[in-house]
Amino acid sequence: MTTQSSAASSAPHLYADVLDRVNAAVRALAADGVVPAGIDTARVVVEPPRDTAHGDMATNAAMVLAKDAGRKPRELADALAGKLRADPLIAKVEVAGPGFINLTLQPVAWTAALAAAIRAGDRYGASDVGQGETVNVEYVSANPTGPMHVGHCRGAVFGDALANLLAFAGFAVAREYYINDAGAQVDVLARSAFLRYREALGEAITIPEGLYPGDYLKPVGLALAAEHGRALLSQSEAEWLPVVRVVAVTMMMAAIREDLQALNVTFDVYFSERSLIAGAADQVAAAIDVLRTAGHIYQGRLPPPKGAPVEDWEDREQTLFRATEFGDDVDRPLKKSDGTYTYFASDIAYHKSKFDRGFSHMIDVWGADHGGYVKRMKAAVAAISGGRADLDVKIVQLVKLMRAGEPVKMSKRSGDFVTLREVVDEVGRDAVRFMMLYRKNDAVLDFDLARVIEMSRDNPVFYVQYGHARGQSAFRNAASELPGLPAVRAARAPWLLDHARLELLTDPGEIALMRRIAGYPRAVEAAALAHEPHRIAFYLYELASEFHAQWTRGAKEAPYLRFIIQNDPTMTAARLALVEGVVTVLSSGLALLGVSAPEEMR
RNA sequence: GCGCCCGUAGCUCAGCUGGAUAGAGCGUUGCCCUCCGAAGGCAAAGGUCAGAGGUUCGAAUCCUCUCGGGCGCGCCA
Repeated sequence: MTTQSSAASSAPHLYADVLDRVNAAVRALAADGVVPAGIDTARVVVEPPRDTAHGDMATNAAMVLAKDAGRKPRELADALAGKLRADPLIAKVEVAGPGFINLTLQPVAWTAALAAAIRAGDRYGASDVGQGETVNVEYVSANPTGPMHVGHCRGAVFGDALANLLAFAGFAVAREYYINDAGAQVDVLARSAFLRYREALGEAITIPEGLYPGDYLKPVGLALAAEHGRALLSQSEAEWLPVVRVVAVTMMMAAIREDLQALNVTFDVYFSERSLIAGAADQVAAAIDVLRTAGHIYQGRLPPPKGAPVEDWEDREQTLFRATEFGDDVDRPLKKSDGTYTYFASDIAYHKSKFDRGFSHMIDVWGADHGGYVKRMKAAVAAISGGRADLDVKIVQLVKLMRAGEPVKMSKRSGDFVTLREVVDEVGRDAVRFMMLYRKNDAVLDFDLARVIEMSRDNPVFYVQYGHARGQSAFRNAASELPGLPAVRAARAPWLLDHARLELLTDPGEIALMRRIAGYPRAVEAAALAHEPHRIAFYLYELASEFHAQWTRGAKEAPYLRFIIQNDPTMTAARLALVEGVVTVLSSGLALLGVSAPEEMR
């Protein structure tokens, strides 16, 4: 939907704008015959230099184009610099190092970016890079055999934030939960619930090894007793099991949804594995047929696994998917020895369903213990879609729960695991969400219950939220200097745009803040395309840090830098416009992470 | 044995898909409150980016190998 029309001003944000200008300079050189016409500029980037002494932005254009242009990087850089010096937005152009072109922008570039942020409000940073393409994000998908434990919440938060991010970047996102309600483990659940049913009817029970011992099944037993009385007792397992299973799964899913609600995690679709094989159409068989027709299925034998010895290994001919043709290490079985489908087979059907429902991009969020499953699933998606869909699997690593440096024990088997709810109740949703995202997804995460509720700089959750609260406090305190400033936030932004003379913002700290604000849309796009929400968390930390620094500068060493200047409504309005930009971005970024942006800290 | 992930300051981690002199927080040392919130800020010290080759204008980042740690390895999901 992007319009290629009249050059610069249509660019969605400042970095893209400057990139347009650099590319325009390249075309100008092509017109002069200095570089070949139609030279490929795909690798040209504009980015902030690490060292701000090098200017506001730097481009690698001369270096990446040198070979195709048949010129030395420095020589090409000088030629490009000549063109760029004519650009009214660019104040200074320097060629440095191996051929970097360092650009210093006119101050108006930054004030315009700030004004754009204030004008856009909640939509600042939103992008159309997604082009409305459909993305299916599947996450959590915890087995419906009990309440969620703390290990689940990283994937939940990650998937939710990633979906937020993709939607903000212009993708059409569906959030999906896959309910594993068809495997052997839900039969175990049903048997465990049946014991609780007998208990509810007054029997003394002991829970044998292999069944779920947790107390959370007691309400299921009570519900069964209330609904069926003693009727199920006289039935055979084949009769009562489907009945009990439905009730147990339904109640477990209700509990899981409640747990997710506590984290503010929601889904558009809950997709039942059982639905793939229930009813008239067996979608698993259909998926296998599609693969068979395409020549990806054969009957054959597999060598025994090399690693841990398999006790009851039985060499037999089986139905195999040619995963090796799509980059996997071995071909994968689709049927068990009893003739039922493997989990992988129904997963193929499930991903085929995603494709059939119109998703060409799929993202699965899995726990670390599923790492070995990635290749075959990607192979399956490639095969089932004929290469027209792509799957990205994000592995979220383990969370090590700590309290003041000491590990907290958790074990699902024992039945006394640490639940997600306990953690959220103890430290709050915001702390859980932010900390789960303040790390790359593939790095192991230490989560310290004591530390995340500290109110200090050690705690990034607090630090970023405090930045937002501080900004809001400035507005509360500004009323005496700026009687006209609307108290309502929605009215504030237009008022500031009308009254603030942004060109008064010339202090290096102020320029730094405006530069950071101008970088937000770029950070959003990069994080969305890389599927890495943690980048937003780090960006926010840096913005908060620069804001706190500027605040303290005004409070202590340089009173003229305060945001509120006595008897100077003009400067105060300009400064508050900067604060407005800061709080706009902080609240936007926190919203992407699903963390609240408080008006004040308590 | 094979596959995937990880290895960056004493500790916990970033490093913007290959850019310039590798950055934060904690900890250590030394500073800054009659102040829009010190619940904050400034500064110093601290590095063989696990190691060795390779690719190129340029590598923490890409390739190969080695070492070290984690996860996984028909008929569990």
